[in-house]
Amino acid sequence: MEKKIVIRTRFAPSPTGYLHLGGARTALYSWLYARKQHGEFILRIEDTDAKRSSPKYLNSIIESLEWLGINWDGEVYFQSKRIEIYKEYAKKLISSGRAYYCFCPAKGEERKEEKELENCSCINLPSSKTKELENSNIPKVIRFKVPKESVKLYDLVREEITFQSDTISDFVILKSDGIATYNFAVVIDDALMKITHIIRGDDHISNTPRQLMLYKALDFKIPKYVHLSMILGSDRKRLSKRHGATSVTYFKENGYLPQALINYLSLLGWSTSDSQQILSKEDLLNKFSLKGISKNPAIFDYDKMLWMNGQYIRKMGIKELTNRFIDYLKKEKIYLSSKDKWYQEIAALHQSRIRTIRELLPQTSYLLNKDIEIEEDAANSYLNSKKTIEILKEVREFIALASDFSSNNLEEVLRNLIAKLKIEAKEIIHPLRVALTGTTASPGIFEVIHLLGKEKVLRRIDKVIQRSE
RNA sequence: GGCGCCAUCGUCUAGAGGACUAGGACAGGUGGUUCUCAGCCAUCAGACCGGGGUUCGAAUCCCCGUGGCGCUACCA
Repeated sequence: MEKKIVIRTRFAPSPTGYLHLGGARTALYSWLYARKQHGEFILRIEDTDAKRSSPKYLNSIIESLEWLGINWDGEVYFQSKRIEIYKEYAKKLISSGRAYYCFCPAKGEERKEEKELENCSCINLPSSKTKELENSNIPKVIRFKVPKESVKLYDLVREEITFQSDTISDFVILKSDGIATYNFAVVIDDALMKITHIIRGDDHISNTPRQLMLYKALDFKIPKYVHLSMILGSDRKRLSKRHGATSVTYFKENGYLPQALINYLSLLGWSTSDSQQILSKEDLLNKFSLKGISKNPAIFDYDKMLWMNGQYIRKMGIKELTNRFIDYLKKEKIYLSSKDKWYQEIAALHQSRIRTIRELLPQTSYLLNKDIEIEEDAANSYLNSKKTIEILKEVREFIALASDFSSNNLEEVLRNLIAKLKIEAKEIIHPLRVALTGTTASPGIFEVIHLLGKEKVLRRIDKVIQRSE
């Protein structure tokens, strides 16, 4: 039987910041591609830049991936633990004549010095001289000798891209501190880890010819490539901090659901042929394919993300919604364990009114807080007339007498009052809403009365009556 | 500057030469449901970057422009 090739993809973040949306999408696509084909997905941390890497970011990236449900196979690889491997391969390239030591000083910040490398003649140093310098204290790097031939990249979504090698100069593969550069380490790792498909951002396209040359020089098998276009902010610039929320952590902490983020991200640069919008993880695993990946950069639309999250909140079980609500109450230190049943009723009543869990807090403050502030405009519109106050006095008495405080019974009681007074329902409902919630928008008034409870309701009505006198 | 990628409604996209009167989703408008708001339902408006080819026929293929983005480090 023919040996089946196992698909292996990887996600290779550098721990120099939180997991951002672009990285999360790259990870997601790689993960989907591997999982769909029962392949393997590997996590590799590219932490060769010790100055910028930090454990704080590493932990946060891992936490974010776990939150999203993107799981990886085997151990987590760290490039910082593999520096000897890179060194070994760099030496190999030296001995095969594909690389050479360079003793030139590092290029300065200034663009002007671009010519510098052309003046570098280290490649022509006689071997005796090289030996001598190698053993001296002069800092040295290893440069790859770029072959004079064009390089073709076959990208699975962009097809063939050709690069002329004369636009590429001999680049550093091993820095003077003995650590491999990105372009070198990535090739060694991907080859050694038998990665079959490299799915990454298209900011790496320009790097790819260098990597391809290294594959060839080291006689490694070239993997398949898929370059994903960038995620941009609303100003069409690459998404970054100044566009606001860009880290997965932000979404996690602000009441978004992982499945909603996954769903939204999946659609940012990929689609099904029928443009299906709501896709569960199972749907994605079934339907994901390279064919649906689009080449143009995509602007992250916070509005649509919010809508998507709302969709998932509405589909959520009430128990789960309540638990998440309670988590926020705990965070705000206003949780009362005796009120779980009440919290559940609140959550149920607001389920269709929120787009993030966090929105529950401001939307239910009139229930959670002892007292309320009445908005001036609302009061002016609904609590100003003498008649209204008289009506509220009647309402107060009816409510005070009510023994059954279910919303159904409250509705019956108040509808009776409305009939008795021969007024329109809204003449009671609107002022009552303002008196009880402080605003003109809330869930159904009878549910509000029920959830508030007799004590708070009477107190708030009394306050409004007093206020008018 | 050089090299590269990309180009359909405001946004995400469907579309792989005739099925396009260019479809869906978000956002927006209007109407309905209703005690308000939200939700839900219905409905409207809204795009093929420009110019040349190729072809009987182009959103789709080719070329040139233009625009956006990326890379051009001893960052990744």
